[in-house]
Amino acid sequence: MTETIEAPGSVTAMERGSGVALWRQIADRIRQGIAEGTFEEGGRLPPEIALAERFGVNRHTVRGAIAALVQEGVLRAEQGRGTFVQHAPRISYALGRYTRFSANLQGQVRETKGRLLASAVVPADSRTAGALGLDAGASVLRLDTLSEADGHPVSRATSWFDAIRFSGMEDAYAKTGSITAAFARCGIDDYMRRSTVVSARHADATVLADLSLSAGAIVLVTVAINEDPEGRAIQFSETLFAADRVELVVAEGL
Amino acid sequence: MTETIEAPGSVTAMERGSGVALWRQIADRIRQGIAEGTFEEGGRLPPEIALAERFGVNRHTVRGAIAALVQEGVLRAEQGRGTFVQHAPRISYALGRYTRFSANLQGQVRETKGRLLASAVVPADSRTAGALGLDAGASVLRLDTLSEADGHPVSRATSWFDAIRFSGMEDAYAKTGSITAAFARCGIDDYMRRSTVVSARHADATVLADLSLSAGAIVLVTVAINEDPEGRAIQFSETLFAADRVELVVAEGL
DNA sequence: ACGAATTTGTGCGTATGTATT
DNA sequence: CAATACATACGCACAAATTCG
Repeated sequence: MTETIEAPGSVTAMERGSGVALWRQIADRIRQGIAEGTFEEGGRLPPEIALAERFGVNRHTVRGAIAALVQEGVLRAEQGRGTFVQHAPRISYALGRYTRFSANLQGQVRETKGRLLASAVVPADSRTAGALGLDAGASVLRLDTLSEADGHPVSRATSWFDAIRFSGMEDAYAKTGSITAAFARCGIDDYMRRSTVVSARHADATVLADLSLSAGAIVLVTVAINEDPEGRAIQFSETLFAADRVELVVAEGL
Repeated sequence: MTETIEAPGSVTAMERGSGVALWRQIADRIRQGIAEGTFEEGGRLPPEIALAERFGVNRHTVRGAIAALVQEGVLRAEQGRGTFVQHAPRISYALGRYTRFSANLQGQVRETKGRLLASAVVPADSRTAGALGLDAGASVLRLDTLSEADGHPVSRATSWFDAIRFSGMEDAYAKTGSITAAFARCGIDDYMRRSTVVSARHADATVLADLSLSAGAIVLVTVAINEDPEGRAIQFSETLFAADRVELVVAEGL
């Protein structure tokens, strides 16, 4: 039963004809290697020939992967010197009873910004109505928002609110760039997280563009309900985080 | 500022020459459509020609996507009748202070099973040593395990334990298929979750094989520390969940 | 029972993208 | 940069199974 375990830097064959180009698979593995510490943050990547041998592909293919990662800002190539891993640590986003975007990133980034992408009053679908405790088909205000940290997009959220109770939300958010501040203008001075469900999937074309990601990128998805101090649901939201830039920390206490 | 919002079934152009094959992008969107309710669970998918038109591709390309999803068990195609969405709800896995695999899936699946893939005693790397409160290079027992629900693989975990304190763990786990039971045999009757960090990435070739996933599949990753009632770290683990089959629920209470 | 319409399954020729040498 | 091999995507045509009037 006790077998050998693969060495950390082991050679795993790339899959051809899998629908994902080899250069992209290799780009993913290099990105992953940086996240896991196989390739040192801020350090130099092994030379292209060594990487080609390790991944079992041609040097041209490795160059394609590196070019894509340079484009993304993950790597920086210097002629004659080598290819270097850009320093860009993952942001930790805490999930708990008290979850607020700006407060969450305090100390990790210099400044945060929220931007309103779109808003509309629409009839609630069954999922939204159920979450907010409204009748199916009731009018809800939908806000599409983008959150940035130090100028880099971090997450894209779609939130739904009772259109009657929170009629001024879209303007309040557009002015302040903060859900917490917008709630305050609607008379909600405090709120808590009732539930959070986490999943992951590939980003679709719209999200890729909004979050400045390249095709095939992954988003962490949180579906959450916020409630006021009286326990009434006030916000239902689906937030998409760029999985390359964010990790979610489950906060037990609070 | 208040703009129009895309209709739910809107046509978003697929990206050609992005390193990800069109059929795979479309497979992802169909899978996502099922998750979001655009395509009814248990219902019939629109005919291939309609899907081809909606996604702006050839019918062959749609067929490639459908073939991949049939292979995964997401769809079922019948000549002359149509293509149907297989009923396979996502498993909810709760993350909280009291997190145990079998108890977690109670009521959602009929039976759970744990299998030991490999074990080895290795020197601790800095991350593992830090998590377990050991000196760097101390001997740790590493277990690679696979957890199944109703015969389908759900997660693949790598766990590290103090090799001295938990010398019998590998046999205990191999016999019982349960970390909780294996701990009990080592004199640990109770334990709690100290911390959990969630991220997501593409599965590598080894994990694809272990979890019976197809290339390009996503895994939800939890990195966690368990501690005994005295607050000493006893287990450091990295668990990879098949993102298509599992969602993580953040449990506030408990 | 029959044929028309619908839907999935299959074949082939061509153009382009990807990867190696 | 060129030559080569394979994967991907398209367009057209037709076969096979099912449904329905």
